[in-house]
Amino acid sequence: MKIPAKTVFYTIERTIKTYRKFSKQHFLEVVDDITVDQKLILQYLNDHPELSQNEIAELVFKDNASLTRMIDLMVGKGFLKRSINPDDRRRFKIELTPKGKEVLEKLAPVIVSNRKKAFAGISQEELMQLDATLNKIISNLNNY
Amino acid sequence: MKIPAKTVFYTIERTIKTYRKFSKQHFLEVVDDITVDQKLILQYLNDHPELSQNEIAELVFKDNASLTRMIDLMVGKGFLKRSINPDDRRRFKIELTPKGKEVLEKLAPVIVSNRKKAFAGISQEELMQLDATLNKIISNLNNY
DNA sequence: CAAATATAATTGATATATCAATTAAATATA
DNA sequence: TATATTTAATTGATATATCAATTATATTTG
Repeated sequence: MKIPAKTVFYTIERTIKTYRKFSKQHFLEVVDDITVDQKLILQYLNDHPELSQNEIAELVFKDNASLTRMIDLMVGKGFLKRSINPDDRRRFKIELTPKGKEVLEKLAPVIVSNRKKAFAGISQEELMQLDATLNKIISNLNNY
Repeated sequence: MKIPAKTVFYTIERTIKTYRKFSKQHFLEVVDDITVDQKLILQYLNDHPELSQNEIAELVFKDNASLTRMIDLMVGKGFLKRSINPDDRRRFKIELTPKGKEVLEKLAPVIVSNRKKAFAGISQEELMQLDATLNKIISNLNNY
């Protein structure tokens, strides 16, 4: 069964799926029970502790409802701690637990290695060109 | 909240999400109750009626289990007809209903228009370069 | 041919995606 | 200040994602 792809969107989709699968496999070699998106959420919260759930949702391209449930799970797994923010009682203060920080530490070298492998033999210029073309597409779509 | 993206994978993900959202909106202007993936499945089955569910799953980057359920739904909505294949009773024969074909006909011009808008101002060479770079990444990841 | 193996699809369990409706708190406005 | 509006998060319903186990049929092998 060989059916040619008709559009570059097929390739884009395939790239993301392949990278996610690849990442997940290598994540699981060093940490149990983590997903690519959970790692992303941990990273954002670690770097920017003031982020609200809605803001994180936007950063990881998900719905607020999904974020609520994912963070519930991550609290349940002991990666995060959710507490009331006295400055604005609508939004929570979400912090990494020591276990959450440990996960990030264990994954850090894996991330570096994953990217290195993904971009092997591709020059910085080529990557910038890739990024530029994709941003043109995004911009085109947002202007309608 | 402005947080710089750290990797091109963020941009790739954003491109796909943006295009899917864009497509969905325009699909719904001409057909009720259709998703981007359902459209893809209809198209593949229309062009290659001999495809098995597993083969379609691979083409649309989904799990066999998901395909089973999606096709159930699409049969329920009257887009597809599933019948036993006497040549191999394990796999089904899946055909588009007249309603399914009508959906594709209504969507055809929308697809063309969507792609045209997405790629506005981007040369054929640039798109080929995009495709080539992405394929390098895929190939890198598959060689580990 | 009979038994073992492989293949296609389904099912169950749990997580995530999506949309609409709801709740609670904060902010704006009459 | 009281009311209206906005914002952040949750919940419910349904669809999809993922993995493991299962079922039915085909194919291979002894």
